Amino acid sequence: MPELPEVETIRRQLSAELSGKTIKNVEVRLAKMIKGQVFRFKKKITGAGITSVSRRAKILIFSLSNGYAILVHLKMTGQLVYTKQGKIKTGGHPIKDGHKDLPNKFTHVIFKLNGRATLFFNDIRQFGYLMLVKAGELDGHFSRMRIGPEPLKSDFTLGAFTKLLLKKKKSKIKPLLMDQSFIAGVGNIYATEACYYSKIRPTRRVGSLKKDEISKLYLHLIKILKFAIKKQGTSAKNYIDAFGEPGEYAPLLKIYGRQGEPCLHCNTTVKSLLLGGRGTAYCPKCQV
DNA sequence: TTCAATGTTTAGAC
DNA sequence: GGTCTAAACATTGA
Repeated sequence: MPELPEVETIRRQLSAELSGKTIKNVEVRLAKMIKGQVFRFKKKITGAGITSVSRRAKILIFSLSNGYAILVHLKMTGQLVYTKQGKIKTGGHPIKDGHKDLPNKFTHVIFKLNGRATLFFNDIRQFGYLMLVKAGELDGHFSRMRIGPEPLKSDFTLGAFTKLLLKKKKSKIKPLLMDQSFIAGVGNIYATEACYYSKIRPTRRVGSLKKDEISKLYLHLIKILKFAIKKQGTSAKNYIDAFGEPGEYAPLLKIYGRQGEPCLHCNTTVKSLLLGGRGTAYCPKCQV
């Protein structure tokens, strides 16, 4: 479900709660959600402390005190729910009433932590996974996965972006933005939005992009990602005990999911097409 | 009933 | 090797 801004939002919220906690017990209710052997997964993390929560692309990394790390990928419909004596924090796919009566039928893994805290890993479509990796092997793991650069790191400059694009001249720009080996963390929502802001037709070949179009794309992509994090993502935020609010970026989407509605800039009816199997909304007049 | 859904991987075609 | 498409994973909700 979540893209970079949503995963980053979850990371920030969970980091404050999980850092310093000890994993007392792990219950795996659906073995296929664990990549690798379940007994090893349970054995290695039971009793370990969580030292920090970080992120690479759309993957969360729980670093443990014993030299291991747990990778968490929520894919389309994964959800993490943290509870501690009535206090609830959820992050991930919004599931109707999914936070009530936990564990529920979508709860696949349960971490019991000290201080009467619990972390639930829920996933409707069961696409997500948890995986145990040695801390020292994280870099190797990510490079084997061929994950591209982090768009919000300072070394991801316009020059670096341009250089990467030059290697992919024949690709269509929007599917390329979503290609995790090209840039890490950008999914369908923000790739669609970035093309709209940059006035670029999602089907454009990279080789046809002019210099100023590339810099527009670069600037808008980064701006959108940062702003979405500030707004706690499109759906990640969910303090259901307090307010029950969704992510605050959802109402700010300019083009994603608006097919059939008027373009906010020129009133032309927003169209959509299928690119790489994903629905892609665009304005036929604004996006050339 | 049919379709699409915030993700990724794989197989096959050109 | 590059690039594209469809299909697969499983479930919900419009």
